[in-house]
Amino acid sequence: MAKDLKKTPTIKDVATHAGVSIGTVSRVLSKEPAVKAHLKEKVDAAVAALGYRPNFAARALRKNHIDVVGFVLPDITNPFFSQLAKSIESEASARNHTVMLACSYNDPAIEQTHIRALLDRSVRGIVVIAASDEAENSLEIDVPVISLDRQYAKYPLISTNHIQGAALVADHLVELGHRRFAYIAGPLNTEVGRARQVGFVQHLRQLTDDTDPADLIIRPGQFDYESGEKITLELLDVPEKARPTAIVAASDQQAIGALRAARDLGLNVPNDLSVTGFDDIVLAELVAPRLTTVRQPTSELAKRAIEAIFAKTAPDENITIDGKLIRRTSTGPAPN
Amino acid sequence: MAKDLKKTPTIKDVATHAGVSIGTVSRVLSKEPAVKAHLKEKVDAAVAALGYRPNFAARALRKNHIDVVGFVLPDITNPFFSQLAKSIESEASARNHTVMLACSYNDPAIEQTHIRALLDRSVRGIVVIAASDEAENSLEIDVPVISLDRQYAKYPLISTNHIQGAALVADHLVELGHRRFAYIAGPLNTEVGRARQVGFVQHLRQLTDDTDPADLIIRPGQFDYESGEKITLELLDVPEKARPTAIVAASDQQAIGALRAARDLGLNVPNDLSVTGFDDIVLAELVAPRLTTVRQPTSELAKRAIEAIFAKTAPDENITIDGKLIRRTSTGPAPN
DNA sequence: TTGAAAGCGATACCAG
DNA sequence: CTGGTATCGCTTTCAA
Repeated sequence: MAKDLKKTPTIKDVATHAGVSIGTVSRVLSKEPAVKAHLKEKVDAAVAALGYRPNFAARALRKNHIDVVGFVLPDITNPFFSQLAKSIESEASARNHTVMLACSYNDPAIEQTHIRALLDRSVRGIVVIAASDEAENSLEIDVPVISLDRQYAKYPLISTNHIQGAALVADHLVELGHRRFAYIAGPLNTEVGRARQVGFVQHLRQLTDDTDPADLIIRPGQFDYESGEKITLELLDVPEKARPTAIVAASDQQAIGALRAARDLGLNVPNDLSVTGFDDIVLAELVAPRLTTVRQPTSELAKRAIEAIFAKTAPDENITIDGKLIRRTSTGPAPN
Repeated sequence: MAKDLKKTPTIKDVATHAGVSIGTVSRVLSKEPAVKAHLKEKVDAAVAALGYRPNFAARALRKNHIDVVGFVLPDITNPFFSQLAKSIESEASARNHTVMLACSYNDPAIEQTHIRALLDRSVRGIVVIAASDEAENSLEIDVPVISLDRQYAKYPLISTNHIQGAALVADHLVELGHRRFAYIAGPLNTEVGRARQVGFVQHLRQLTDDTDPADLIIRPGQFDYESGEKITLELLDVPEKARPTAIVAASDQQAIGALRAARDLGLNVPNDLSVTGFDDIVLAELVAPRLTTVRQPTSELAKRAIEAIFAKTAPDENITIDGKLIRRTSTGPAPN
């Protein structure tokens, strides 16, 4: 019987309080210009007085989408991905959207489940860092989907220009006089892994002709720390004359592993050996020596991804953004 | 006019297809046992045939909540927090919930905005790592809110037992024969900073009595890497006789900074100096020497948080989980 | 420009 | 145990 049950106020309460119809309230809430100023004021006052907050579920039911963007990624603890997540969250927030996070753990089945779940929740769009490069059948849906960093199905990809970025490393090292290189690759069943390798190797070949040839050993690996450490240990287990003077890793994590291995072997970086990474994760600045690497433009990447979600039409082709060489102290002139 | 506009099927379509009422469909969907088997079968068949997927917005409108848990944290790129996020996501996923992520960047105003936004979206519950320890007025709501790691307003806190964890470090170091210590504290306006300091200092006092006294210098700092490096440089800038033989840092990041500083001064860790951290972030295992530290039980912490969200009643008191000493190579016997 | 009213798709109560 | 139906809170025609 008491009327002050403290129920959260609805649009109807606001209308009553303001003495207008709920249609009018809805209009001022959605900022339609065609509302007389004096009515708008009354509504605004009522909203403030009642502490009204719109019910998103009801709105979603009518409009068929909520102000949420889904973000599916392999692993949030990967420092590069978490940086991307941070930027995605910022961009979405700036547009008054929240982000729903889902981790696929690199399992396409889990990834699929999450995407379905997101779709069921009528998200505004989904950005996904694919679990694998394997082609998958696209969903037949009208919700925008954007691939970030790693391509998902046939959806447009936004990524760093790995080829160009890797070439920067070759420039830098050749300039420092290095001629004996080892390249620790990423997994070659990923486009990222392939592109970085190709970018480095091709450009190195261009820079060093027959009169000034370069030695190059290539070792396939994973993107993680262990891989970098293990491969480096093998690489350096040869007579000094045959040892590479520069180790180029396909990821910062590998490079950091390489740094460890070098230290364990008593080698001084950068005097005896130069090491480079790729990504510019936060740790790159914290290890000793600080890691020379290629910075991925994470915030730009995220920005483009969110823009694509909100654009009326999907980008008609993949978007690629240049990386930037960050010179730190893990690289120096070649020994001798 | 065409009837096959491929509209997504609704519960009504399923009912028609199965020749039952929508009430019945709703019942089998929500797994109510009181449905005759043959009807259930028909419904299941219809669901499969039409590829029906329930509309979450409509459900949310009726039930007043969606299967989402909100997670508000200062910064997803902090390695400890991202670890927590991963576990939170797993636990939520296991309960068929998605997580909405929001970063506060340590700004209470932004934090407040995000929490409001989450509430507006009728989430099932919210777990928050508070932006600051300052007391805030609780929201008057019936959605469960749980504090994780750092207390938010008056909501029950789930955290590591910092006192116990810090005491472990004292045990370890005293056992190794150290008697001259320096403690690099975290910010003392945070409970975490205070608890770790108290835990270490008190236990150290207990272990070392007047017949075998311990020297202890305490320096307040931030939890970050720079702080650790800077303070260590000052700490070690004294005659060798007066130098501490062990530096105990309130966080791994500080400890890693300390490691850098020690190396820059030409000191060998652990021969000349032992260093310890707290958290056990991934990097702790990667630096040289590997860092002895206290591991926070992240997955257990996350598990308890999600359990608390789903529990009928909020925990009546804070939950505290013990940390674990991880012995690595940054600590060794005291010199001499 | 504004008000009235028709749903959006599900849940849950009430009869039968 | 099942079917009908009111209802959740909002957006969006349709008239006035």
